[in-house]
Amino acid sequence: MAANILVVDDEQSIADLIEVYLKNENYDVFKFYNGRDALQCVENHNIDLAILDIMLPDIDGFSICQQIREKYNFPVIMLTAKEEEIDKITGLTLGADDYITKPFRPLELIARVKAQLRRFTKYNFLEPKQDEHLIAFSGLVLDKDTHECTLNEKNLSLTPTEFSILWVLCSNRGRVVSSEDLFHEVWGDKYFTNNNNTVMVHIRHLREKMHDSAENPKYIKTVWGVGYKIEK
Amino acid sequence: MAANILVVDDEQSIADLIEVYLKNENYDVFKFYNGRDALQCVENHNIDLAILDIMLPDIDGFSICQQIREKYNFPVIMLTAKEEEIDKITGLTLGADDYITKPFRPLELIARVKAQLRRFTKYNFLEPKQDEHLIAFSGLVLDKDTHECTLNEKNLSLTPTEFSILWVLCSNRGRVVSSEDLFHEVWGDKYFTNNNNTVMVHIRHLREKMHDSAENPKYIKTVWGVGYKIEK
DNA sequence: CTCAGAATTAAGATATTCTTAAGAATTTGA
DNA sequence: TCAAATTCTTAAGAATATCTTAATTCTGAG
Repeated sequence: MAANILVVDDEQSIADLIEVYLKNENYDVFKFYNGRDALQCVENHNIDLAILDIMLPDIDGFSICQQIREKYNFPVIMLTAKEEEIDKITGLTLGADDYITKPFRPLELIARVKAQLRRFTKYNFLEPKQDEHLIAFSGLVLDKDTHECTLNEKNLSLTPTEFSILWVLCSNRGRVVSSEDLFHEVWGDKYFTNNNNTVMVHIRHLREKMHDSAENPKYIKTVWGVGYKIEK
Repeated sequence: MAANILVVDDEQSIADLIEVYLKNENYDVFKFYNGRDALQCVENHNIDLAILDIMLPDIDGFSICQQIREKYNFPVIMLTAKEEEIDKITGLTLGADDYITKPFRPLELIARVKAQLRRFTKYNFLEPKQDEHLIAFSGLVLDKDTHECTLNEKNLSLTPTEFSILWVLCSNRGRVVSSEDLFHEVWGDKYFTNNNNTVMVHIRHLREKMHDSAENPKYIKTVWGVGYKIEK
């Protein structure tokens, strides 16, 4: 999943650094050292996410953010120096979706970028419907209240993690969910690691309890190179 | 699900910031820069949740929280500066349902607001009908008037706390109640700590008096990683 | 045929719950 | 009011369920 990311920082070394990290993750990077050029770029390219330093020579990141917000709808992450007054940071990040304090850890930057992109794309993720407590289709019933899952009236006695995974898969029925996305949905965005082997093992357990198999799946289907999916 | 949210912070930029985020999620925001106006607002509007800065020019957030608690029953989230000593924070947020340290991440703020609203509406749901004084099913009878509990005509002579716990479990029969929710239902929202060991020990005593066991429960069933439940 | 992605397996690590008991807090009754 | 009885809370270790890791085998796409 490629994405166009705008990076604006007057400190060239930092902008370059960020560019390296992002390109390493196969993102397309549009890098600028001042606000004016950046704003022009936004006009001419389909930007999916912006990372803005607050301190810039011409227009500050705060203003850029506001101008972006007037016309566009992609997530904005602000870069702030750690020394800044807490209250000042809070004020300056007005309108942004997230902020990162310098110095930042590369993995954290990437994680936050991914989290924001995830938020703005795909899936029903952030809770399908507000008060959806029950998912039921073709013999499978998931009940969030009782935390029970039954298949053809038989209780599968899932563990909490298993239940969560199946819930995400079911609430995105017909759609492929990557193991990475599954991981972040179930474990949260706090982890920078992306251990899809863990997900895999849980999928295995799920299939076992559902008397399902990998080679001839009745429920959880493997989509090679993409993720897992439950048919609609 | 719209909700009326009270926001109080003397720093206008921060209050405005919070307002933006909340309105973006379709909440109705009642914003004030001092405590006096805020308290008056509470009198005149059906507030569903309050976000209070601790430092305020006239009345501090801590006091506002206490005054709210005396007459109303909606969740309160406190805003604190990060530098504050942990112990001080714990003290100052006493009586609040949650707290957020500045600077906060927009997603986190929204997540916490949603969590509290969810929790609260769930509680209202948990609380059965106001004039329900008796619960009786399969040999078990709970009488709120006499505070007596009999199992197959035999009085179990429960302590007040034990009775409360069993009452909550019974009035939510078929649903898993987390130990955290149980704690707040029985002990009230005033405690910040959430010692589920206390709940656990009482559950143990309950099971003992009911001649029930953990490994093969007839009444109170443990749902791993989730909570306790009495079958419907 | 080759190889990266996926599945399987089992054991080691972690987390949650249970049990027990002691001491603190509260209530009761003289 | 004070002492005794009851009830509540805390703590620590044991038992058990769950999760993660790692090593190996298997499979499907090109």
